[in-house]
Amino acid sequence: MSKRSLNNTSSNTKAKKSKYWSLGLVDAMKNPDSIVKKTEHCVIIKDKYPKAKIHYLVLPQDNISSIYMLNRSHVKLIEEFGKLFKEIQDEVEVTLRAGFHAVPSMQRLHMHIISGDMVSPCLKTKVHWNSFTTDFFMLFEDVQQQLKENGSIKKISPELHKSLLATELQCNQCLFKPKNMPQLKEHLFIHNK
DNA sequence: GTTCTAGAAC
DNA sequence: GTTCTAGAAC
Repeated sequence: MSKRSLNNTSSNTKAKKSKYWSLGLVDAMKNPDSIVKKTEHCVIIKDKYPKAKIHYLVLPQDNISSIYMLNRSHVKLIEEFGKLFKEIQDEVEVTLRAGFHAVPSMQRLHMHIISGDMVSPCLKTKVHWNSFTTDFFMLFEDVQQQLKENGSIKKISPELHKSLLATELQCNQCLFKPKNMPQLKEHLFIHNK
């Protein structure tokens, strides 16, 4: 092997390693410690960095990268997502929400199931907050309806993506508008005690 | 997705 | 001087 190809191999390996984070969910799906429930077509895992007291992910066993790969053949799969959401909801006292990020960071389709408290040490940034409290969080019911009616999920524009994540901070339980994240987190903590 | 950290904001 | 945010990561 030439010196050049050796160098290429080395840099490719580094590049792969540094970009493999986006496939982290595929590993988590195989990890018994993170698995909550498993069915023929789906797996439910605990989110590794939960943004609320309850935060799970529902994923398909099949290699589907995102909601934008869904078509009419996946209506049954999404119905199972809804069924699993109901099952999790019935196991807890608080109201949960289920939905998808409009622009997901991680490959492999995943539906968030999350409680409304938003109390968690892993909730740190404005992007974290806005990705669960603005329209960036596409509710399961709306995604399911869109898939049934249109046979696909429409992507949001880069402009809308940017503006949703830049939305000014606003409590999800009252009208309070915190100045920064530490203030929001303290406020959420008080809501919960 | 997170981590790290420069420099903005206070 | 300290807190906080936002962008790079080869």
